[in-house]
Amino acid sequence: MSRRIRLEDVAAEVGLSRASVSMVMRGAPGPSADTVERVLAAADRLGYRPDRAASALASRRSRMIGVVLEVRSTFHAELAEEMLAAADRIGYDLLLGPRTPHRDEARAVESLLDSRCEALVLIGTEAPVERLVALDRQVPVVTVGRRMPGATLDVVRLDDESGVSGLVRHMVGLGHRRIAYVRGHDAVIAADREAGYRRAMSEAGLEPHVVAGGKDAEDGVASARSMLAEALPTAVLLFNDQAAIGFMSELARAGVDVPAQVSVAGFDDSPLARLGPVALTTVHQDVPGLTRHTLELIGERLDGGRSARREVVITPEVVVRASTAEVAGI
Amino acid sequence: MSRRIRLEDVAAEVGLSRASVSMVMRGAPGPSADTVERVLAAADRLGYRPDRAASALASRRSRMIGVVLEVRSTFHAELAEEMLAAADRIGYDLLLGPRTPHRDEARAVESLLDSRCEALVLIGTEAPVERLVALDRQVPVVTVGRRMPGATLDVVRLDDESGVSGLVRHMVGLGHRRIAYVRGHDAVIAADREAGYRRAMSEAGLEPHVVAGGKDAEDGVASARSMLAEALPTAVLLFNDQAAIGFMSELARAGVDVPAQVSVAGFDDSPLARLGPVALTTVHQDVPGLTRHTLELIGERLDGGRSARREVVITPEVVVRASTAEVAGI
DNA sequence: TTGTATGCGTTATCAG
DNA sequence: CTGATAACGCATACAA
Repeated sequence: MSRRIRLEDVAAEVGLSRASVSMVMRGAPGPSADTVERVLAAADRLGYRPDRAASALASRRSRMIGVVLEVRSTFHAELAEEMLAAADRIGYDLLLGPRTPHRDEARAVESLLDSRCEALVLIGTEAPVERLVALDRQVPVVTVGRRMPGATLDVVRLDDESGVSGLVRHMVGLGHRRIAYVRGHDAVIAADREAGYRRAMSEAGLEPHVVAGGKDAEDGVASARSMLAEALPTAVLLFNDQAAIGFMSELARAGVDVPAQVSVAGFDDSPLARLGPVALTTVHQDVPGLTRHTLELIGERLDGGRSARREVVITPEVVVRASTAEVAGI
Repeated sequence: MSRRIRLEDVAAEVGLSRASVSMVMRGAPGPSADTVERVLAAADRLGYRPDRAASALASRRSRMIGVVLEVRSTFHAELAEEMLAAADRIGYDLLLGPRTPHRDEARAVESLLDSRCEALVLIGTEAPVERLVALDRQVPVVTVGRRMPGATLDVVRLDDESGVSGLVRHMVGLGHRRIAYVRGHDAVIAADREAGYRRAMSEAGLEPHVVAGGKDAEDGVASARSMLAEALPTAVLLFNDQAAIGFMSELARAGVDVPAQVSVAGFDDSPLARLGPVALTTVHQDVPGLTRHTLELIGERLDGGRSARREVVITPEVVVRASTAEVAGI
């Protein structure tokens, strides 16, 4: 384990002071073109890489943005990937703060803060709003994917309500009248999506039928079982794609054909939606759009001097695939 | 944005020196029980959190382990989650270094090193062996999931070859004789799995039939298309679950029944395998086992003074599910 | 058991 | 345009 190359080593190599080399390394104005070239060459030759800890300490800036996510979620992962590139473009680095069943959101946030992140992106946060507002006083916070009722926070999200409404209208357009909704348990998102369902059903003059569910494939399986035990509607909307996939697989096992007998739709347009034997009709999450707006908000707060909070709402699109069809026997 | 609480603030609060507070904070022996209590109370009251950058700089230790992974992969994500907990137990923190199509492995490694990671875990690395050996001279490296032919490196992996052999034997036991293998394009893993296939086929006195494929669902779809255009074997093994899922979904679209007409198997036992309408027979990746061994190796290198390199090979188990059945019409 | 002094690798201010 | 030099927040050997 050889010692790390320091600024001083590079300075010695080119016969300059550490200060000059430092300026060159971070592209500060000052050094002559000739100096820049020599320093860069020497740094490259020696394999010098600036020490982030030292740099952060001295500059009081880490140039890092913390992202709290659920690594398990492919949707979160997609967002993180996209944000990685976007952050790079505005000269920041991303620090991932994974949230798991054994490591709650608060812990992830603490860890990110310990690492001196200058701003925080919370994907699909489940923390109470007051806590987030408090956090936002320490460091700029942007929440992604969830409405923040009555809070002054930066938010980037899909219009969940209109997404599900669109799904209902799609079903109605196919002639369905018995359309059920299997809700998630999340406080806000689930409520919004359910509201979209209820609104669209009422607009179509139909009776809503909401049942409890969840966000995982297993939840979808369970929902299917209980629905099979009772009467099956002609169309079922589920909280998200995961649940919808589980739901469909259980129907398949029971010999119920999708979409011939039952039309099914999810939400998220996760990679899973395209994958199965029956491609899922769903609501598209605009990952590049969410990402772009998120990093714009952060850029404005960090480098643009904005202080007022903003909310960006993206109107989502329904993606029609093979899991929905005209209602049978009408 | 209020100023951060420093060690000094806590020291002032309790009327002690920074040194004493520092000892208390990191649980160093020395301070009296009474002092510890007072300091901890004050730190808590003020909301003090040690600054990692400063701490790393001063102690020349970051207590961080870098993990290079593909965030998109649910298997990698599962490993990362598990490692997070395991690292915590031995007093380390994990730093995730995502590898994406726009951010190659070398870049992820550099970033992790810039953050002073003391050891690196490379999940499913695709880097050339020589590069890894060179890297291992800078910092302890453990590669997960891939054999490192002829290299002195710490490796934790499944016995891919025997995994696929087991799958073949399972198929043979079900009466299959025309068993095809759709390989991946990875240099080492794909070769190992293919070797396992060839060995088991030869042991069963069967003629091997290997076709090109890939690791994504789309690759599986493509494989299915080309196989449907030609003659379909009675059993098909695919490089991994993703490919197998894509393969099965394309078969379903073409009206081919799995497992009645064709038996299909994957590799990885990813969450996907259990999900679809037809649960996939596959080879189980022992995530807790891989994790435990990985962190053991790291602990030994970092705190145990081990210098010789070790390889840990886990014998994987075949998980039989619904996608394989006795060969039809025999 | 507690305090003092020094250093960690950078950045940034201010002379030259 | 370049070079000293003082922070940055904390850890640690050593002294008290």
